[in-house]
Amino acid sequence: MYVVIMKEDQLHQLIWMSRPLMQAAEACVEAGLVGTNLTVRMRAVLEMLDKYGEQTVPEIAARLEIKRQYVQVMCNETFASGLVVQRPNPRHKRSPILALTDHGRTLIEEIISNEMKLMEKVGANVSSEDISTALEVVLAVADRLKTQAGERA
Amino acid sequence: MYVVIMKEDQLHQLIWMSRPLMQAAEACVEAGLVGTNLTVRMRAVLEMLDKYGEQTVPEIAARLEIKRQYVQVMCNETFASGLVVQRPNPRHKRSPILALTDHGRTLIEEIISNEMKLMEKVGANVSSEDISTALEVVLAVADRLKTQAGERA
DNA sequence: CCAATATTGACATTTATGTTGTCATTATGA
DNA sequence: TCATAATGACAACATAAATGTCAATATTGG
Repeated sequence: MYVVIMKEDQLHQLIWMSRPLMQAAEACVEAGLVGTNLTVRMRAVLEMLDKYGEQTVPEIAARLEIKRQYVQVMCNETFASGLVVQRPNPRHKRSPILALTDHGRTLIEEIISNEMKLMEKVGANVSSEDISTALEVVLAVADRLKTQAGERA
Repeated sequence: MYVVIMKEDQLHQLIWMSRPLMQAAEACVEAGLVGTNLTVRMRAVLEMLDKYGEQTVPEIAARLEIKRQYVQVMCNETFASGLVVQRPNPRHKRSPILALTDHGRTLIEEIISNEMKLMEKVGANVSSEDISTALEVVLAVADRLKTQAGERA
C-alpha cells in the first residue's frame, strides 16, 4: 500500500523544521564565536554593517525586524567592544552612523568565512539546483505566511 | 556581467531564513488559536499527543527537544484545561500517560485542519516536487548542522 | 530481595531574547 | 516657526527555556 504524503503535509513539515534548523544553526554560530569575545547578537550587528554598509541603529533594527530599543542595546554593546565607530550622521544629528573599524571588519569577515566553510561541509552532498529550489520555496512560503499573519492581526 | 551566487551563499541564506519563517509561522498559529483558550505551548502538547499517540511528559520532552521540566509545566497547563487525561502508566507508576480527551482530539484536529487549509493557500503556486525537494534539503541540512553543533560542543 | 542508581514531578532560581511604554531631546518639514 | 516625528536612554514586563535541587518512587544488577 502506498502512503501518499500530501503536499500540504510536506509543507507543514517543512515550515516546522525551521525551528530545529534555526537552533542548530545558532548553536554552530555560537561555537564559531568561542574565543572572540563576541556574542551572537554582536555578531548580528557586525554582519549587518559588513553586508549592507554603515548605517544607523534604526536601520539595523528594520533589517533585523526587531525593535529599535533592543537593537540599541545590541549596538551599544558592540560599540563598547571597539569593533565599531560612531560617525556623524548628516541626515540626523542625534543618530550617529555606525561603521566597522578595520579590526571589526577583519573579525566579522573571518567569522563569516568560517561559516561559509561550514556551509561547504553541510551542503556537500546536496546539488546547487536543489539548494536554489529550496531557497526559492522557503522565500516564497515565508513571504506568504507573513502576509497571512499580517492580515489576521 | 553575471553575478554568480555561490552555492554556499544560497545555503547560508536558506538557513537564516529559518528565523523569519518560524516567526511568521508562529504568528499564524497564534492567530488560529484566538477564541480557543489555548496557548501555543498547549497546542504543541496536544499536537504531540495527536500525532504520536498517548505518552508521558518525558517522552513529549524528547520529541520537542526541550527540557522535561518545562514540558512538565506545559503539560500541567494542558491537563488543567481538561483536554487531556492522565492514565496509569504500567511502565512507570509515578509518571502517568497523557491522552487526549474526545474534546481535546476534536479541538486539536480542527486546529490542524485549519492550518492545513492555510498550507493550501501558502503553497498554492509552488509545485509538489519543489516542496519535496525543499523538505529533503532542509532535513538534510538540519541534520548535518546538528551533528556539527554536537561535535564542536 | 535488596541496595545502588535512575527517573520523575514539583518547585525555585536564573538566563536570554526580546517587547512595550515613556521621557527628554533633538530633528524635520509643512 | 511650530507641530510632528525620530532618536537614545531607561524601566518594566513577558516568554521560553535552562538549570539546580529535592523527595518520592522505580528499576535493576547482584
